[in-house]
Amino acid sequence: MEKRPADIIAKDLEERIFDGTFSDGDRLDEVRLAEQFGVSRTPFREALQRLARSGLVELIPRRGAFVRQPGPVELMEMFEVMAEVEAVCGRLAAKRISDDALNDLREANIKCQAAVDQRDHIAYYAENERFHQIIYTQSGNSFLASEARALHRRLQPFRRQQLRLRGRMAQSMTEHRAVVEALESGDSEAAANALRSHVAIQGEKFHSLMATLRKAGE
Amino acid sequence: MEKRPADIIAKDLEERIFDGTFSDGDRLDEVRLAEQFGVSRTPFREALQRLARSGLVELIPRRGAFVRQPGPVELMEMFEVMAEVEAVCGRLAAKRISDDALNDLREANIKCQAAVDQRDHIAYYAENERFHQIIYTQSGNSFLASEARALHRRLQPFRRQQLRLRGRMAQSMTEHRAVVEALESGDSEAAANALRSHVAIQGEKFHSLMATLRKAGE
DNA sequence: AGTCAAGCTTTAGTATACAAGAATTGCTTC
DNA sequence: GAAGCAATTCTTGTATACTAAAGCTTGACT
Repeated sequence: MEKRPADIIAKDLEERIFDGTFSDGDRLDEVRLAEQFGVSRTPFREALQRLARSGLVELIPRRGAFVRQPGPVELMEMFEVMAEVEAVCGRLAAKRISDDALNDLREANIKCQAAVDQRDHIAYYAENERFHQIIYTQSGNSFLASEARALHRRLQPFRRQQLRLRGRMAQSMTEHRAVVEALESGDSEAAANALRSHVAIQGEKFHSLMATLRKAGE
Repeated sequence: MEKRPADIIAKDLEERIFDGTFSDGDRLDEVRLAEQFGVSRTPFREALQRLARSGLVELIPRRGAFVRQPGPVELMEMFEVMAEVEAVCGRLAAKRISDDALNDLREANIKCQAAVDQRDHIAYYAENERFHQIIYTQSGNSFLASEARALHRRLQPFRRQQLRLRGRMAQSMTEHRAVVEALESGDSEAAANALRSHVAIQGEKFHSLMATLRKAGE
C-alpha cells in the first residue's frame, strides 16, 4: 500500500501500544523516538497526529503526546458499537448478498469448523476474520464496510484473547451458522440479531476475562 | 475549544470546500495557500492531513492534496449509514433515556413546531440539531455519540439544503413526534425504525434535489 | 520556615532550508 | 513532423534551526 515513513512509524507505534511496550499514560517523546526511528521530528509528528485521530494517543497542546488506552468503560462502549455495526451490515447484507459470497461464507465456516476440531486458534482466527470481512463487503455499502473494518481493527487486540476461553470457539461456530442461515433466507432482522449477539458476547467474554485477570493480578 | 493555527486553517478550508470555493478535483497548493493564511507550510500540511482523515481531501504521495467531494453514490452510502447510526442511537436511547432528556426533546419539538408555523428555516434547523444531539447523548454510549456527531457534521452541508423543499419541515416534525412517542414508551424497535426512516427520507430528498438541480443546470 | 515570583530549562510549535521525485518542455533523432 | 529522451523546473517530503510557552527550580522576602 503506502510506504512513506510516517505510515511505517504510525503502524509500528500502534503495534507497540497494542503489545504493551507503551502503556497507558506514557509520554511519547518526540526527539527520543524520532531519533530511534531514524527520522526527524516532522514525519514523526505526522505519525502522532494520525494515531491521535484513531484515538490511540492524546495530543495535549504544548504538553505532548500521551498513550491513551481505552478504559473498561470505553471498551464496553466500543464493543457495543461494533455489535450494532455488524448488525447493520448483516441487515443490509441479508437483502444484498450474492450467491458467490454466500458460498464463500459457507466455505469459511467449514474451515472454521476444521480449526475447532483441531483446536487451532490461529487458523480459526484467520477464517473468522474472513467471515466477518465478507459480511462487511456484502453490506453493499463501501462506506459502512470501511467504517466497520476500522473499528474491527481497533478492537482486534482485545478480541483476540477471548478466543482462548474454554469452549468459545465452538460457541462462536454455532453463532456463525445462525448468521449464515439468516442471510440464506434473506431475513434482515434475524441476521442483524444474530450478528449483534455474536459480537456482544465477545464483548462480555472479554469483560469477564479482564475481571479475572485483574483479580489474579492482585 | 482549540485555537491552534492548524485547527483554524482546517476549519477554514473545510468551509471553503463546503461553500464551493474549492471544487472537486482542485489541487490545494501548499505554498500559495500557506502564504495566504499567513503561516508556513508545516502547520498548513498538518491541516491538510486532518482534512484527509475526514475524507474531504485526498493526499496523493508526491503529487499533492486534491479536493475530494463525495460523489452521489458515496453520499447515498453515507446517508444510509447515518440512518442506521441514528436508528442504533434510538434503539439504545429507548432503554436508557432520562426523564429530563425526554422533556428536553419535547421542548425542542415545541420550538420546532413554532419554527414550522413561522416558516423559519434557521430556527428549525437549530432546534432540529438539538433534537438529534439529545438522542445521540441519550444512547448512553459516548463512543457511539461521538461517531454519530462526526458523521452528522460531515453530512450537515448536504442536509441543510433539503429543508427548503416544500412541506419538508412539517413532515420532519411528524417524524420527530413518532420518535418521541417511541422513546416515551421505551419501544426500542419502534424508536430505531422511526429514526431510520426519518434520516433515510432526508437522504432520498437530497438525492432528488440533486437530480433536479442537475437537470436545471443542463 | 513557608510561599511566591522570576528565570531557567525543557519541549511543543513553526519557519526555513534542503533533497528527491514527478511533470513538462525543448531538443534531437528517426 | 512526430516521438522519445533528457534536462530543467516545480512541488512534495524531510531535516534542522528557531521561537515561544509551560513547568520546575531556586532564591528572596515575609
